Amino acid sequence: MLHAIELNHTHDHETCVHDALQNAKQICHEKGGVLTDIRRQVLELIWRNHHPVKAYDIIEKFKPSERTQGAAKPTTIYRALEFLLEKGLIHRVESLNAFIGCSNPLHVHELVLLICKKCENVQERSAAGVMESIKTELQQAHFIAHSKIIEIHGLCDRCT
Amino acid sequence: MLHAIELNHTHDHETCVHDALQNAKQICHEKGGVLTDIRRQVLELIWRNHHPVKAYDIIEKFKPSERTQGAAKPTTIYRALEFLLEKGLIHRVESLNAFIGCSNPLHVHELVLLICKKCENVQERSAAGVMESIKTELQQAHFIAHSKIIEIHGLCDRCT
DNA sequence: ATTGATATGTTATATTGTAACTAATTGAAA
DNA sequence: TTTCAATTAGTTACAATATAACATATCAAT
Repeated sequence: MLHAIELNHTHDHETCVHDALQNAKQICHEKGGVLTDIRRQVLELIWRNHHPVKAYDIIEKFKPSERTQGAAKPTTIYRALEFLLEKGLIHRVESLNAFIGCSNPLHVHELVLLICKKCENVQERSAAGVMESIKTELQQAHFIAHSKIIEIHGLCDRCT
Repeated sequence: MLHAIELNHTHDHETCVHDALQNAKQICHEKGGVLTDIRRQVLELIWRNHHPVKAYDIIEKFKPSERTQGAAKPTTIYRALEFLLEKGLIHRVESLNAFIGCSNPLHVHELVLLICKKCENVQERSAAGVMESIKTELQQAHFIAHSKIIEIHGLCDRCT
């Protein structure tokens, strides 16, 4: 199984994918969107592993329907990505121009991304303590935050 | 004075620019680089204000020498940016694909960027408390950090 | 003068992302 | 059940960001 090799057998990734799809369905039901074939396929491609996935990688791997000739167009994929971002089903990794699946989309949360340079896995952490100290810092600066981007590059547990 | 208008008269920006150039000279002297005309001009363009500056804005505004015909090429500017980044004279704003001058290049430091959506000014903060809590979080995760990206988007003191 | 290191020039292209307009689909109101 | 409005998707074109590869120049130390 390719995904298991890529992930170094750290977990049962089928469960991740399954949960991601279940969560997607539930969220679309709750929030009123439609998980179309395109959107589902993009989500599945992102969830192949825990690596950041680039938009143009998705475009290449995307399997067009009978109707659609040839490869997917950028617009198609970016629109699906926009939808998934809005619903909180994926995150954008700003420092890599890439995307990862959200591990806990049912719970709105701020997060810290731990990005391993070696195995490329990205781990999502809530990091309440970090968020609390940022809150304090922002109060000192009299700054009203709308969004927080926290991305740490380095070596993960297994790769050190 | 255009820069004063842009900055809403919050400070004497001439001092910022002057200090930036002085720091650049000192750092090049200490670390062994050369602050060439190109590099100095790119640094000055970035220091026109406290807004993030995009590479292609620099390319457009760059004033070529007599030898060089027409506008600067991307390669020229990206190479200068790379140099300035290496020397710690500028920072890259990952979430904007842009660059800002470093306020304190003489002192190696991790930083939080506060990016105002309204006035576009970017404020750099050392945020020792934040860094400390991130350290704790990373220890818990057994993650070895090589670099930290912390970018907060919102409204600054003056714009709230 | 020659060499080696650094910096720049030049051309071409790769990568990432949007705009603008058209067509299809679908689900609910008339 | 038609038709209307909203949403989704298709299509074309292009804008914006970034790098590769190779040639040339500059300059200080030998």
